[in-house]
Amino acid sequence: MSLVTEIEKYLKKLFGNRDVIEVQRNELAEFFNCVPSQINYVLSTRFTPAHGYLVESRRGGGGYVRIIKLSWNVIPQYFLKELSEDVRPGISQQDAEGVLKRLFEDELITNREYNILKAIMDRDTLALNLPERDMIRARIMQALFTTLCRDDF
Amino acid sequence: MSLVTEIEKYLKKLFGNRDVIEVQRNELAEFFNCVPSQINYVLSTRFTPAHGYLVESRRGGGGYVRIIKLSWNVIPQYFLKELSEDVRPGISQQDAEGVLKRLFEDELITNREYNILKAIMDRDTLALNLPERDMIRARIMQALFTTLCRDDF
DNA sequence: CTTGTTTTGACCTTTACTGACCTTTTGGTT
DNA sequence: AACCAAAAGGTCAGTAAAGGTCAAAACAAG
Repeated sequence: MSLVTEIEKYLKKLFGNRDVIEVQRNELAEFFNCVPSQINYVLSTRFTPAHGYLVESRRGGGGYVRIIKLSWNVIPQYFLKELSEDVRPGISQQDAEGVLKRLFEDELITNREYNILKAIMDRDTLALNLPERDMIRARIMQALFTTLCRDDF
Repeated sequence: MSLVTEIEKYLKKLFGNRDVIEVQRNELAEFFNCVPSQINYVLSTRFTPAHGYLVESRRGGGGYVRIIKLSWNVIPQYFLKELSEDVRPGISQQDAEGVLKRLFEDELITNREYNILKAIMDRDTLALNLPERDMIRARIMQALFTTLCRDDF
C-alpha cells in the first residue's frame, strides 16, 4: 500500500467520532518517515471538499494543520448540481438570489444570514465587470456551501 | 498554544465589562516569563484598530500601557476611511479577520456567521490580484455593516 | 513506452520570539 | 536651574519555528 494511502487511513482513524482533528505537519512527516511536503500531497488529493473535508492551517510558531469533516448531506442535491457542474463557472445575481431564497425556505440559513449574503452578492458590492463578477459570486456561493457543511460549530 | 495567544486571552479577560485597561509592560512580561518586547508583539498583532483596540502608553517612572476597546461608532471609520483616501484603498485579509473576530467577541455575529464570512473574505475565495482583492473585501465588509445596522429582521 | 500517480528536495512565506540598543519621564542632587 | 540616575516603555533586526509551492524524479499500470 502506498504511503499516501497509509497516511490517509491514519488520519481518518484519528477522527474517531470527532469531526475535526489537528496535526503538526512536521511531526506527522517524521512519524511516517517522509518529507513534509508528502503531507501536503495527502491533503490535496485525499482531503478536498469533494472528498468531504476542509483543511485549515497556520504557519509560524504554534502552527498547525486542521482537518474538518464536512457532511454534504445538509445541502440538498439540487444545489450541489447547480455549482459542481463546470458548465457554470459563474452565477448571476438573479440566480444567486434564487438559491439564497431557497436556502432560507429550506431553513438552511437564517433570515439574517439571507440578508447579509444577498447584500454581499449584490452587483454593486462586487462591482466588477461581467465575466469576473459572476465568477466571484460563484466562488462566494461555493464558500458558503462548504461552510454550511461544517458541523464543528 | 503560543505565548502570544495566551497573553492575548489574559488581556481580554482582564477587560471584564470595562473598555479600558492599564498594565505595566515589564510586570506583564515577568508574569509570562518572556522578554518585554514580546508584549509589544502581542499589542501590535492582536490589539490593532482593525481588531477594535487602541493602545496608548507612557514611558518613564509611573509609565503604563493602556489598551482601549473602541466602540462600533468609530471602528468602521478606521478602514472605511482608507477606502475614500486613495492612498491604500481596501482591507487586508488579516485586518478583515480582526474585524470579524471583534464582531464575534461582541456577539454581534454568531460563530456560524463568523465562519461563513471568514470563508467568503478569504483570499482564495476572492481570487483576484492584489489591488482589487482588498478593494472588494472592503466593499463586502461595508455591505455587512450596512446590513447589520438594519433592524427589520 | 506512455500516461498518471507518488515521492522527494530545494526554495519560499508567514508567524512567533529574543536581545541589543534607544527614548521618554520622573525625581533627586548639586 | 543643570545634571544625572533610575524607571519606565519602544524599535528593529535577527533567529527560530512552523507550514506552502513547484517541478523534477521515481514508480506503477496499461
